[in-house]
Formats: sequence, C-alpha cells, structure tokens
Amino acid sequence: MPVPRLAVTVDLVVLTVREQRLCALMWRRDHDPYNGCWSLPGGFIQLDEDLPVAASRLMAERAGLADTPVQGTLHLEQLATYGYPDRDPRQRVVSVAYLGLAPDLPASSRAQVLWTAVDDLINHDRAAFDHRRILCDGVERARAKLEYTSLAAAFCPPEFTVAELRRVYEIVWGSPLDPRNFHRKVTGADRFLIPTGRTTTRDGGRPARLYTRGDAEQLRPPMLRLKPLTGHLVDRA
Amino acid sequence: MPVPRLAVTVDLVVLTVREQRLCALMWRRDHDPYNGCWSLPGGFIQLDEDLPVAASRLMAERAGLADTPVQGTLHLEQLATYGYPDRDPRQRVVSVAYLGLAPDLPASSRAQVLWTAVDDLINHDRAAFDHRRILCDGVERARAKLEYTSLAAAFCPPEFTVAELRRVYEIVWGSPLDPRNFHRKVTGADRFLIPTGRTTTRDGGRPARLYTRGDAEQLRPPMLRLKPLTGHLVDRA
DNA sequence: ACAAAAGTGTTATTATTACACCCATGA
DNA sequence: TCATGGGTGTAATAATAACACTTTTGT
Repeated sequence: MPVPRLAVTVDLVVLTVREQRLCALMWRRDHDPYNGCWSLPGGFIQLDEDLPVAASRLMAERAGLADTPVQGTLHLEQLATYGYPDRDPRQRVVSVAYLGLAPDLPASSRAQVLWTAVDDLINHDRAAFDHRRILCDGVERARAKLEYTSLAAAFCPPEFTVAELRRVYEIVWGSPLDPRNFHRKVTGADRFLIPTGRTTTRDGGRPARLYTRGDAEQLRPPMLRLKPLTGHLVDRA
Repeated sequence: MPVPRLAVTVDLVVLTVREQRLCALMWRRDHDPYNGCWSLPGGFIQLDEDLPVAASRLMAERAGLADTPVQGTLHLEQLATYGYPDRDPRQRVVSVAYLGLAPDLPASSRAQVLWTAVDDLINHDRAAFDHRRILCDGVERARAKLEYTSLAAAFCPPEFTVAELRRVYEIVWGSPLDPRNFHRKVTGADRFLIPTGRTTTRDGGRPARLYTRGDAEQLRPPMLRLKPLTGHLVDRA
C-alpha cells in the first residue's frame, strides 16, 4: 500500500519584550483563508532541509530577523508539532512549531510583519488556523523555562543589568518580584551572570553593574513563580 | 511552485520499569535497512488521522499495548520531531516521536517486540536510524519530569506503596534516595497520593499502606536529583 | 526471637521571604 | 538636596539532608 505524503511546514513563535509587554512576531494575512487575521510566520520546508535549518531560513525570510543579529542572543528551539487533519481547510498540513526568543530588535521593514502584544492576541482571537493555540503553548513554554534556565537573558541586549533581567521575568510572568531578593538570587547563582566591570545609568538612579550571560544553562534551585498556572499540556492522547 | 510532500511517521518511546531496570519497548528488525538492529515501534500516519490518534493506534498495532490496559495508567505525550534529510536512507521521512510510560505489563505476544534495558541499548548501540538519539531524548524527558510532576506513578500498578514509587525514582534516575525523606515528601505533598486504606506485605517487612495517584499533576517544590546531567537539548538551530 | 521493611522524630543546614537601610547618580 | 533606582544586611519561616529510632509484619 502506498505511503501517504503530507505537506510539512515550520511555524515560528518569536517572542520579545518591548514597551513593557510580551510581544510576538505576527504576520498579517492579506488573502483567504483567514483574510485579515494574524498568523505565525512560517512556510513549507524544502526537501533537502533539516528542520532547524528551515526554522532559521524562515526566521530570516518571513520574520525579517537575520540568524545572528547579535552573536549568541537569538534562541531557537523546537516547540511541538501540530497535525490534526482539518487544521488547514485547503489541505492536510503537519506543522512543526519552533519557539524563538529575541531581544527588542527592529522587526522586518515589511509592514506585513509586526510585533503584537501577546495579551491582545490571546484575548481578541483574530488568529488564523490553530495559531492561537500554538502561540499559547509557546508562551507557556517560555514562562516555564524562565524558572529553571538562564533563558531570560535571551530577551536582553548583550550587556544588561540585574534590574533589566528582572523586568523580563516580571513582564513574561505578569507578576512583580522583590528586587532585592531577585538580585541576590541571580548574582549568587554559579556561572549565571558574568560582570563586565562596566556600569550604566540608562535606567536612572544609581549606576547599575552590567553583566553578560554566563555559561550556566540551568538555574538550581529554580526561580519560582507562584500560581503554577494550569499547565495545559501540549499534546495528549 | 509545487509544495513538497513528505512521508510522516510516528515513533514510540515506551518506557517501563521491570526487574530493577528501566526498559524500552523495541522492535527487532528482520529486513534491510538495519537488518537485525533494534528500532522503535512506529509507522506511517494515515491521511485522516490526528497525531495522538496515530500514536494510540500504533501503540496497539505495533507495540501490542491496548490503549487502556488499566484505566488511566498509560501516559502518552508528544516528545519531539526529527526530520533531517538522510535519517532514513530510502526516502525522506519526518518522524514525530511520542513518549509513553507504562507499568510493568506483558508486552505483545509477538516475539518481534521486546522490553529491552535502556542501558544496554544506549551502550551497545544496535539501534536503527536515529532511534538511539530519540530514545535518549525520551529517557531524559522522563527523568526530568519525575522531578516536578506525579508521572512516576504511571510506572506503577493502580495501587502502589511509597517504597514502590521510590524504587521507580531510583531506577529511572540511577541513584539512591533516602527512604525516610522520600516518604515524608510524597505523603506531605498536597493531593499527590490518595490512601486507599488497604495495606500490603508484598515487599516483605511491615505492611505498607497502599495509595492511588492523586489529581495533583505538579510537585512543588520539586523532588531534586543531584547532578542535573548535561541536559542535552532536543533540538537547536 | 529475629530479620526486614515501613514509618516517625530530631537536628543542622540551606533557601526563601519580607523587610529596613544605605549608596551613587542626575536633575 | 532630593528623587530614583541599585545594592547589602538581617531575622523569621520553610524545605532539605542525614541521621536515630520505633512499629509491624513473616519466618
């Protein structure tokens, strides 16, 4: 019996923190289906292309973000795969979603792709296909990973202050953190932050020390947010 | 330009604990490529079939485990997707891997599918395709999730003792835990274990209370294993 | 009675929380 | 000098780790 063959796409959930809000890079559709709705940037994978390669290519082509705008800052990881039969009304498409975290960069020059606040996207639901669901899964993954990894630094410029890092946590989690305790926790964690020796006053007040991200990928014990949120699983039979 | 179409499979990493070892359900290949090697049970998805449905179907067809041998015990979740171009020498295949956790059940009656110790599989490397890599990712996911979820109970029969649960942790993590502290931790966690009132002496010694799994999915604060292992990411561009 | 495993108590150490307080800059 | 945010100290609470010790069975 013949092997069924399907169209496979890569969709990107690219998140950043800008203007005190968690934002996602969204594509404004200008034709049917879902004309006028927001969709995640993405596209079909090529026959000779590995999945992460396709994700990087689409990040440049469709999201307008070159692979390494600042060295080492752009994070890209596989999120999950979505494949129920009628998720695209035209044809069956299996979509491998990738999660990208970026500092506050200028997006593409194209007007079609825009940073959009995640809250608005989730509440007003003008998202095409199942992209609201994929976006939610990506946001929840990012929230969870801030707890036990150094990923928050991916939202920051190459050099950042402890308070800037804290604001990332507060905006992504949507809850305030004690500045003093946060400071001790992240500066006390082994290999988590590396002081550069420089300082900045860009946030006003007393000069703050600047750090770069250390090579520790895990944060143990984790930073804990209260209310674990009803952790809705990505997929379950 | 035409949309490329690819073969899509679902592969299963099904884990259990038996005879004091962590075991995976493996398929002994009897034809090329990789004749004589072990491969993960799996197969092509059908055109009208959602991914979790395909995973359940293949769990029955190829792994010989019916969907609910014991109600609620069998856990199935999406693991990751693998798609680099030459992972199957015959044709390009994108594979969505699922992770299953099961109590110590008799596997299929077919001789072709067998419980095999994970240590041996990883050390001797007689695995077909990239199935060693997928297996490792599944094992690492299971290890990590024992820390902060109640998933260890998925390896146990419907009613189990605290010591049986502890042995799951010890075998999956490969390191001993203090029985007293473990006991207090899991019995003290809210909604984690529900006492049935019954006891058993099947492990010898003083009768142990039997529990069923509670409805808490998270364990906070987490159970922590030392040496976080070099957490190798599933996928990264 | 004894071995074996379940389960409880206790204490030292470590981490988190919730603050008071001081420090260094720009205006 | 004052407002603003950066950074340190400290004491109460909670969690963990490392034990001694008691309980309840089978043999």
